[in-house]
Amino acid sequence: MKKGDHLFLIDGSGFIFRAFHALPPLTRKSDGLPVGAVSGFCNMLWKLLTDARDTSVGVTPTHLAVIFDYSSKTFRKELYPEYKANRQAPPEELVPQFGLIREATRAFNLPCIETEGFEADDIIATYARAAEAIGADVTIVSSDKDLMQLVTPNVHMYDSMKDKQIGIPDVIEKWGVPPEKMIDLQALTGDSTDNVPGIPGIGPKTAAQLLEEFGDLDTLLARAEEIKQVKRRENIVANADRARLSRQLVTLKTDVPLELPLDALVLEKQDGPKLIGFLKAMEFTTLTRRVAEACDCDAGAIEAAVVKVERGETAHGPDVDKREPAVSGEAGAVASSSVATPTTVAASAGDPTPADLAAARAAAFAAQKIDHSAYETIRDLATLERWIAAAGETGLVAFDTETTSLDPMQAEFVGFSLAIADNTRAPGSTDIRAAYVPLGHRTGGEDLFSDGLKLAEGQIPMPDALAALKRLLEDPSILKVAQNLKYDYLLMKRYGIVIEGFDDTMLISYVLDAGKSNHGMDGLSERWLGHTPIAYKDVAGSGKSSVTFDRVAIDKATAYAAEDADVTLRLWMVLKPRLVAEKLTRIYERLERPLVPVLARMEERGITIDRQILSRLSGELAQKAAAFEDEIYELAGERFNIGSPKQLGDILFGKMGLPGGSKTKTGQWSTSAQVLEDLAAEGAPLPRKIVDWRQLTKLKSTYTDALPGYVHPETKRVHTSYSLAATTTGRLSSSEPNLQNIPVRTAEGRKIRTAFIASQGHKLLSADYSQIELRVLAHVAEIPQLRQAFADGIDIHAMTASEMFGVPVEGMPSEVRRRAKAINFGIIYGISAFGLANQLGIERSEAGDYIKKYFERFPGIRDYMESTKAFARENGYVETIFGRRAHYPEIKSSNPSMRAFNERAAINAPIQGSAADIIRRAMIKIEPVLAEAGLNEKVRMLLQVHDELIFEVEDEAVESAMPIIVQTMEHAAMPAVAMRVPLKVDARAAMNWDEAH
DNA sequence: CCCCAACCGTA
DNA sequence: GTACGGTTGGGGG
Repeated sequence: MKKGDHLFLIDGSGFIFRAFHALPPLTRKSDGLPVGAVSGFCNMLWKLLTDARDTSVGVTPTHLAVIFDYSSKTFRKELYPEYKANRQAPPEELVPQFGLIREATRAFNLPCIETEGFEADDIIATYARAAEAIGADVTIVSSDKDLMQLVTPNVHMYDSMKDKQIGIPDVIEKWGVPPEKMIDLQALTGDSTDNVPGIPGIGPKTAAQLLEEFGDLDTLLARAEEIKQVKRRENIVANADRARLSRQLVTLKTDVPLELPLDALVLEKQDGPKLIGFLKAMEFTTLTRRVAEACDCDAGAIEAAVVKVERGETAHGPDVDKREPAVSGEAGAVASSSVATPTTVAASAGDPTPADLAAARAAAFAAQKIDHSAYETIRDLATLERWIAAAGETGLVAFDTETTSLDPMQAEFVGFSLAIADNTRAPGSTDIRAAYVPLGHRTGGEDLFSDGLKLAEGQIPMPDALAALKRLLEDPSILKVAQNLKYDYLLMKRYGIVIEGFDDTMLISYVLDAGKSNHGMDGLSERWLGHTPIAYKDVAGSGKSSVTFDRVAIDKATAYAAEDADVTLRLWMVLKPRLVAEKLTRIYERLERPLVPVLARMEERGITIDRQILSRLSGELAQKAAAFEDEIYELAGERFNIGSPKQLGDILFGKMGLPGGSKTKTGQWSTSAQVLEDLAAEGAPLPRKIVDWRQLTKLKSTYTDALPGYVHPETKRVHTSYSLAATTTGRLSSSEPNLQNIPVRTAEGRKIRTAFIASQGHKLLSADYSQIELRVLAHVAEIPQLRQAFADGIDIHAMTASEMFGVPVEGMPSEVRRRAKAINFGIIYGISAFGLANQLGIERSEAGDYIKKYFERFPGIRDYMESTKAFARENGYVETIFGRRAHYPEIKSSNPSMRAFNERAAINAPIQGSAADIIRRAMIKIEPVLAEAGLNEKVRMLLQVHDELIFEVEDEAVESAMPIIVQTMEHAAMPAVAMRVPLKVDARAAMNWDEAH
């Protein structure tokens, strides 16, 4: 084990206890053996492992052990014979399961540790401290308060049932004292379940208060006479020895002789067949199926293992070897080999690797021509039913909708296309059939005197088609493949259909190739199929002469629409196997695909804006801008278009002869805010007014005037559109309108936020991550000072300034802190002396000195930057802490500035991208969590702004929802990644976005 | 009508 | 110094 490794220590006894009580008590195998706790234990372990494994960065466990109590005869019993004396014997049906659970642990290929004379907690403590001493991080999987004394910046706990991480702040929040004082607190309060005596009449609240006042137990006992409350004082004085004894009992030993050294705990690959053998013997069919799917094993071909039970009994599998049911869901016949998760089981020599299969698939489709002539038009229900039945047989269908608008909130459904892989041919066949189903095409109306448009002949009635489609789209066992499925999802939702069981070729491409290209269908088709699809404008026209799709002739529509489904299916065939080959299935399935319905719902909900407020603001802005215009013309001596940088440049630097600063790349004088600010500082009156005028007109045109135009005619709300696949780093983007750049920095701009309001009886609740990117940096670069500062909740910029300039945090001049803050941001952006100098308005040499100083104080940051660049050069991409990739194909460019740019972007991407992944996880988790709390009707997530989520919450639910949202966001990285730094979320609720933020 | 450059709003 | 999207002006077709 080495620095940076991550050890997971699972409190096996705690797991058993929780598994046993969480499940119906009398789960028995067919031969009567009780296995409920074994089942619960296996499920919990599997969940933890599949959630935590397989990201390629070293932040998930590198080492793992499951630790059990050996017996109750421990040193504590000798110290205090009454210890755990009131413990009841374990329930009868649990007894035979202890041994099975140890067997289960071995079947999972995990070390199973117990030591005579010591409790599991002592072993955990010993391992935790030993690992910490090496510089590794530790996550203790347990929620037992007895273990909380072990929490440090490097040691966390994780409650896998509640999916909650426990760090220093959580301990303080729960018990009122930091982890290192937990021992004293427990010594005072005692513990009834373990029969630790403590001091009578003192509970956690009083204990925390006393420790706060006196510092620690010894001081408290020494100065007990000072306590004012008579009864309390007497109790403490009389029971001082009991407290001291209790302290001995609750103090975990950190020097237990270790059977296995830390290095022996290294996390091994799963042995699929071995685990399945055990699970079959236990008759856990669901888990057997899951494991078989994950490791791509044929469970039917694996014999149930013979498992020895304590007391000489033998348990074995059922006599009849029932074959596992065929795997349903996305494992369509066409590609059953391509959809398994990439866990485990190495291919034997000679077998094609997943990469070979993916390459072969790509080659097969690139070589095949697309034939339009075979596309069908489906005009009757019986034919449509036959196609749907065929889709049911193959379990796979590509699907595309045609509508009257690019906006899924406004679009009317006009028709849909399907493509099916013909699996009656040999496996690996590239034969595809595709068809278009016109539903809402209209004709007529060219004649001015006719009475408008009529539905074209030969179309299935919309209600019949929707009913048939609903059966197809809502059946999770038939995998629907679409390009940009969020569009179709939202459209279909508006027609009462909730798509379940889907893949999105755009998102698959994004996960595979972010940064390499964009992920539109036409581009993907060119790249992977060597085929140029029919252009939309060739079907519907463009510009003034364009028509909506319902006016397109059905035969033309068939060629276009059926081709889209055809191409989509082919792209899926090519791209999906690459996910397995490149070990990105997990990213796709956990971070990408589940977000589609979440975002669709957010877009569908929209947010209310108060048009009156905007209109009033617009008037004010117009007036103020007009006043500026008069003054500007006066100063310039003529009227001109202030909004034209070209004309403005001529006035300022030509006519008025001000000293021109920089030029833009087209040779024009730059009139950027920076240049104008500099001129203003020199004393020229005009530039300042231009800056102010620009601010006002920007606010007016981009926000107060534009936003009302986005209010939906029916919902009366504004529905933005999120793109999942627009950025290289994993961030979302928002457009039409962009609600991720609503002003906040200036007082004038913030007024716009007051127009974003909650509906009647609701509040807007804004929850935002505090300093998430710096926290991610502290995590990935493992910077001790940063980690400590975040663990202690210290002002991070002040800490940086203090480290760099030797100025104490107390009474620090704001300018010093401001510089440190700029440096911190610079680091995240892949710092350059040029950029930092620009930002701070200082000489480049001075900025260079700052950077040098910074790297001296935080050498880990330089190491991180260098190793990230090296990784990017080596691989052409970088990764977030969850394993999402961002590609930088130009990183080796011979152009130095291009290369430097790519290096900075590559340094930034893991930080920005990891933060983006964390909030994605929070968004995916939040709805189920709220539903569990019974709040899903009362709390609606509306917006995401990179590190902020905005909800609309019923008034009476605000109080209960807020902590749930905060918790979920703060622990969103878990269990995939155990952050070495706590995440902090601030939340506020108010009538409008300005006050809530 | 389309595209690009400049500018500026956000994290 | 990172990542975006929208508006305007202005040039070209």
